[in-house]
Amino acid sequence: MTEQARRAQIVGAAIETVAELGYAATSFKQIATRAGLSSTGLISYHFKGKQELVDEVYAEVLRRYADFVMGFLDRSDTVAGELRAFLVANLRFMRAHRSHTVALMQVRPHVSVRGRDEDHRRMADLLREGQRSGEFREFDADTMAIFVLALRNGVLARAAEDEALDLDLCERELLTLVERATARAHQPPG
Amino acid sequence: MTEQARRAQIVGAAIETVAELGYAATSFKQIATRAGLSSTGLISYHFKGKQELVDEVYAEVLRRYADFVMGFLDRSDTVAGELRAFLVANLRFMRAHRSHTVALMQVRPHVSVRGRDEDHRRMADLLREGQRSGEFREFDADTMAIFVLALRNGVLARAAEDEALDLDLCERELLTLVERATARAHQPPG
Amino acid sequence: MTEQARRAQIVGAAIETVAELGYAATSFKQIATRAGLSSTGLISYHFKGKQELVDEVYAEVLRRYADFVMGFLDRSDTVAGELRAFLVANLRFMRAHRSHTVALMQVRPHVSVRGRDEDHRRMADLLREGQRSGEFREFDADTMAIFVLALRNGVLARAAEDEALDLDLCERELLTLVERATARAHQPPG
Amino acid sequence: MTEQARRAQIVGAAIETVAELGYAATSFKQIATRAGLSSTGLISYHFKGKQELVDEVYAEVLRRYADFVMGFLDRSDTVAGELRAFLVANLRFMRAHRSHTVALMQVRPHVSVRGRDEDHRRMADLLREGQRSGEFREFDADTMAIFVLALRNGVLARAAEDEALDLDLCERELLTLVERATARAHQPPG
DNA sequence: GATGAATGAGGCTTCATTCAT
DNA sequence: TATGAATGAAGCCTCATTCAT
Repeated sequence: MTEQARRAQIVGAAIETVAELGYAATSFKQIATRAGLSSTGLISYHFKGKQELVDEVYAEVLRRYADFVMGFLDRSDTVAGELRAFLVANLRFMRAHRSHTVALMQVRPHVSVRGRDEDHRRMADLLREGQRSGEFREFDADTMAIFVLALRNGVLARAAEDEALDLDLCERELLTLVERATARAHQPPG
Repeated sequence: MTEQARRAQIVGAAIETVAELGYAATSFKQIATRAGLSSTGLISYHFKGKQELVDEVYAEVLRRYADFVMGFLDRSDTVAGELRAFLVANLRFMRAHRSHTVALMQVRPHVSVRGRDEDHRRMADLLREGQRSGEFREFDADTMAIFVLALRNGVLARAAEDEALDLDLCERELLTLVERATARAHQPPG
Repeated sequence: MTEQARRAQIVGAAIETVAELGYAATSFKQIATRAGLSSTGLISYHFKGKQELVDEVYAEVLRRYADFVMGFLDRSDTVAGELRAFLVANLRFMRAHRSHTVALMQVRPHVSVRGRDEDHRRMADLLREGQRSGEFREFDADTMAIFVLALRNGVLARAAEDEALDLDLCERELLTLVERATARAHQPPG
Repeated sequence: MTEQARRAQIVGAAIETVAELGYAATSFKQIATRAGLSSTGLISYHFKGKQELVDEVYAEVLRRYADFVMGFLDRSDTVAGELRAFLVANLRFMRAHRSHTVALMQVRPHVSVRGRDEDHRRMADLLREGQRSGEFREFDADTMAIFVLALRNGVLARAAEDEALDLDLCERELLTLVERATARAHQPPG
């Protein structure tokens, strides 16, 4: 088995484990079991330490997430449309890759990698672009980025806890909210 | 030293420790050291187990938080005002009791006590009241409650990570956002 | 409260505790609770150490046991009769003072006091007396003493485990057995 | 070193330790020291918990015991002969495997495995068979089984305490006693 | 004498990591 | 590479005992 394949397999098992048991209960033994490995030693062999594995898990989930979201963004030509697409994509990702999403939320606080702020920077840039284009009203883009991501995170966290949450409803309400929050003038429906 | 005082001291040390090192790195030994205790046995003597201490930490922070927020809510007579006061109070609490807030966010996922959803229920009720009174537009109150609390949590989380965050700016922007999100008709400024 | 009364109270609580929870689960805290004491310190104050308490428990149960058995022995004028009375007394003691008996069996292995062999010596002496008087056949009295006490202990142990054991049946069968084991010639019934 | 070998080694060390120090003083540290292990963690590595080790110790001793006793039972064709063989085997086992016997008596009260009563059931069955075959007199077989096993246990316990006990003498006397206790009619010697 | 908090040793267990094979 | 036993640190918890009040 190739090095890369092994790492991927281990990372995959780690994601499953974290999603299922939560970060605290995720030990090398659990991961090894789920990966069908006969020894935790193999994990240490392929990863310098637990931290590297955790970071890799985070990166892998983020990669999948980015791929998924990307597919939604391409189709819109306005900034507001892109923002809507981003939000929709996030909620759809939750449905399509529940365990990845759950793992993401569990693992995030334990990630060492700097670059967690990249999300924020990109969002702030997008918002600024919308302001330049005249679609968005005046607001502090960095602050609004915090808000938008907070909404995303909060909904995902809630969905992670409550499997019965109506994500369609959430999506509609969220789009309405964000539009009201950002639009230059409020558009009365119809 | 009286039992109650000791418990309070230990809870205090635990809060400090969690705020400083994060939940994962918070061991009885760390807490004992910070509290000036001679052994971890003393913690077990005063608390039935780690879970009881964790729950107590959560309860204590929540108590302080509730007291603090209460002081802000009394003065408003409209529901919208109460909602604003709630948000303001939360951000001010972060400033006044930073370590408590950080500890709260760290500890929340590990609390056993049921009643974590109470926050959500109360917020949803408040929002419904605003709808009945005509102050708020039509929206799904439960979903909007998720949004409002997500915003609150997201801002606090951000503030916990980034000590330099401008909370005044956040406050202003947040109030604006929430008003736009909930108001029956958008009020153009001025 | 007088010193002696306190000690007696603690010993009594210890007996209850051991009978109820078994030796391994008997801690000072359990004993203190059962005695209505508010501190385990009081136990350490009245007893030099756990060993002294254990020994005292053993001695106390033995004292009661001896008193009880004594009442049965007086009435017989033959050695065989005394032996029978001893056995009957033991089984009756089990019924009358179940928890004391159970405590006795639990505590015996942990007693430091030498004098556990006294039982054996007395039994051997009794048996020798029966041999001298011509009631008993020839056998090694020390070995037979082991047997008789083993039978006694085994029945008590069984009764301790199985509350439904028919002690009347046991008594009849035991007397028959011991008579056959010791009698000079087997007496056909009737 | 193979898993099975390590487990066997640990069980062996545990048997030694229990035989030497008694159950109460048998800690993982003691066992590890005696087994030449570098840490108690290794014991937990090979056994799920203390209970599993205790049960394994019990099972191992019982296995050896059963093997040993088996060799004695085959040769007899009468039930009385089988009963005698059983008793002889038990006493010989004590001599041949002293520490195992002592460990057995120490560990028995702490074993979780159900099947401790199997001994009793088998003995009662054997006795009933002897009654059906006409070798044994009328008695309650369950009660007599208690007696026979009590005698066995009592002698072993005594032998465990007193290394100087004359087991040959015990054997002869025990056989005589049991024969008198069970035989249809007392056979006068010679 | 009595209280109850404090002590500190010791117990079992989990875990990431190392290492010989 | 892979295995899986071994390591050793660290964690939580229990307990008898001590001590100031």
